Parts: sequence; C-alpha cells; structure tokens
Amino acid sequence: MRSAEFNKEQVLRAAMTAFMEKGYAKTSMQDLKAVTGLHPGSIYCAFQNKRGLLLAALEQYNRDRGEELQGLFSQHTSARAGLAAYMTHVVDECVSCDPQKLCLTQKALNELAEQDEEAQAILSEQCAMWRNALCSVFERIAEQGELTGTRSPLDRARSLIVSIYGLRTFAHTHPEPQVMRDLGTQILKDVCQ
Amino acid sequence: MRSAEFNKEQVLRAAMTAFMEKGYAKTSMQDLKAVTGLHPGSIYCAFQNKRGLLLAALEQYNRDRGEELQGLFSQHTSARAGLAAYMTHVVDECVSCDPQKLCLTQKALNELAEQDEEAQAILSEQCAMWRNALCSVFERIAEQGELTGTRSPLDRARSLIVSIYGLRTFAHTHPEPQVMRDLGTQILKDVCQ
DNA sequence: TCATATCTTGAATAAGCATTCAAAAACTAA
DNA sequence: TTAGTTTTTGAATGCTTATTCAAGATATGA
Repeated sequence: MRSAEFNKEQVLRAAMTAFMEKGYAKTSMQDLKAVTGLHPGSIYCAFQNKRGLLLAALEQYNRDRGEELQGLFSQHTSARAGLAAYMTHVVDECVSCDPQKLCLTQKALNELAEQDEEAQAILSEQCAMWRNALCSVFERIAEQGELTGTRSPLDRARSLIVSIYGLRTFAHTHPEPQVMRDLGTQILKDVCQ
Repeated sequence: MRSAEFNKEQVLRAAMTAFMEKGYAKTSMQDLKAVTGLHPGSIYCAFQNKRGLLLAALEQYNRDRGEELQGLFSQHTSARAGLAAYMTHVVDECVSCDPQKLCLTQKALNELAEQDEEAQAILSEQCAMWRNALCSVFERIAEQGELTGTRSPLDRARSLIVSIYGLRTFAHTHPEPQVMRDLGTQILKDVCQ
C-alpha cells in the first residue's frame, strides 16, 4: 500500500563506493547509513543485513560494468580499436588513484573469496561473464584478421583478465603513470600476438 | 634482566598466517592470541598494537619470501630454468587453494593501500625489492642469451609482477589447475619474448 | 474522510572489539 | 639466597559494532 521512498540503484551505487573505499569489513553500518541516507531499519528491511547489501551491490556493480564495457566497444567498429580503448580506460582508472575507481569485484575477491562461499560463487560467475564478453571480442578481432598466433580467443580472454587484475594490484604501489601506460601497451601486444 | 620467552620469528609467522587467512580487519586480537600463544599484554609490549604486529609480520613475510626466492634460483645454473621453476612454484601455490599460501604482500596491498600510508610505503618498497630481484634474473637470462626481443630487464620484471599478482587474484575463482598451468606457461613465454 | 498496510525512524540491545593495567611470576646478577 | 627488573597474565575498560523493534509517519484504496 506504500512503496519505498528510496531508489534502489542509487542506494546500491552509494554502498558500492563505500565498500570500494574501505573494504567490506571496515565499512560500518554507520558508514552505510551516511552514504545511502537510509536508516538501519530500512537497510535491514530491503537487504536483510550488511552482507545482503554487499551481495546486492556486487550484482549492481557487475551490471554497471557490463553496460560500460558494452558502451565502450559499441563506439568502435574495429574490435581491436575497442580493445585498445578499453585498455586505456583501465589504465586511466589505475593512474587516477581514485579509490572509487577500484574494481569492486576484484576487491571483494581478495577480501572474501576464502571466507564467504556464496560471495565467491557470485564473483566466480561474474568473472565468467567478463571472460565470455572478452572472448567474443577476441573472436571478432580474429574475424577481422587482426590477430597473430594460434591461441584461442578463450585463452586470450583469460590472459587479459589476469593482466588487468595484476595491473590494478600493481597500481596500489603508485608507479609512474608512464610505467602503467607502457604496461598496458605491452599487455595488449602480448594478448593479440 | 629477563629476556622474552617467545620466539619473535615464530610469533610473526603465526600472525602472518592469521592475517593471510582472514585479512587484517577480520583478524581479532583473540585470534592473534590463539595463533601466537601470546597474551594481549605481551603482544602490546612487543609490537605496540595490532597494527604494529601486522607491520612486523609484513617485514618478516618479505624476508621469508626473499630467502625462498633466492633458494629456488640457487638450485639452477640456468637463470631461465630458475624462472620456470619459480613460475611453477607460484602456480602450484595458486592451485593448492591453501589460504596460507596466499601472498600477504598482495593481500595487504589490496586491503590497506588506500587506508594506511605507512603500510603502503612498506609494501611499495617490498614490491620494489621484488622487482629488482626479478630484474637481476632477467639480466642473467639475457647474458645467457635466452631472451628474444628488445625489452629491458626492468620492463620484463614489472610485467612478470603484474602477471603474478593477476594470477593470484584469478585463482580465487577456482579455475581448473590445467588452466592455471597454461596461464603460467603463457606468462613465461610472453615475458621472455 | 477514514482505515489499513507499509515504510521510516532512531533509540535500545547485546555482543565483540582493541587496549590497558596492576598484580603475579620468573629470570638475572649480586 | 635475595633484590631488582622485566615479562607474563588475564580480568577490566570503554568503545564500536551489527541488529532489532516498537512507535510514528505516510501513502494508498475504499
């Protein structure tokens, strides 16, 4: 007889940034109350508990990143050019040192994979979706004849994911932006070879 | 007039495993008391506080891994063979799914880099040490004439670190062991090319 | 306009946390 | 043996935490 006042996506995006900046364990309900504008009761009503809010935020983050990736690639007719733009985007995020541009999937994977089976299952599936998306990209690049070597698109997708995870971790030590850009270029070269 | 009863290295190694399994935030003083066998007072006397224990554990971990790496390479006259053995070792750790074989440096980097400047500084320096060690390895491989291409040893060292970070993160999604081994092989190939 | 169902509010709860401290124990040197 | 110093011990402290819940507010349907 009465619908909720808050916008669920908006709340989840606010929660996402809090979890990205502080990590799951260090983000308190008080923090979440502050960033979402929701009182504890409402959070518990809508998401069960703090963990439920995290799991919902993980799903929202994955949807958002999926759309972002699709939008980025739709701007390029050449799949290879799309991949280069994607790599540049990732490197820019790394170089920005903005805690809100960390990858929540990766952050959660590192914090929770060994502790929370359900979270791990969600993250594994999200990783698989990402891998499949990149696999399609490599298939398109292959069709357009811009791939050297004999590696399968799936292998290449996996290698690219590994490299992007690594790049994001490496960025925590604040290397020079030029170093990050060079690493990005090299990754692209290796993965298309 | 009285020396401490506990062995500092032993205590730090116990703390290391606790931090690796649960992360810093979720490891309670009670956990640390349990794994180290030390009462709170002793921990605070020896390491100031929980954070001090973490920083000391990080240093110990770095020393241990440095020796491990040196030991591994000293078993091979060919630097290239040493590198292959090192890669196999990392892949085996990833495949084992043993939380105690996670890399504490990487775990701490992901959890604390944006939150604790001092920890970040320590971790950055450790990363630099690791980079330098791998750089020397690539210099030796180059001297032995087993390197294709024109990339500098430093670039190669950085790429390898990125790949290993990525491999460890990727492993949290439990890919098949054969996939992990193939990724390791590909990384070696790319980095020596 | 009123009844009803639902959401919002925020104080209360209880458990867990890092940290402190004073008393007890134990090693060392004389 | 004894005095002196340091470590060990673990209960106490005060704070923070996630979660609950009952009262109040508000939109909807009759």
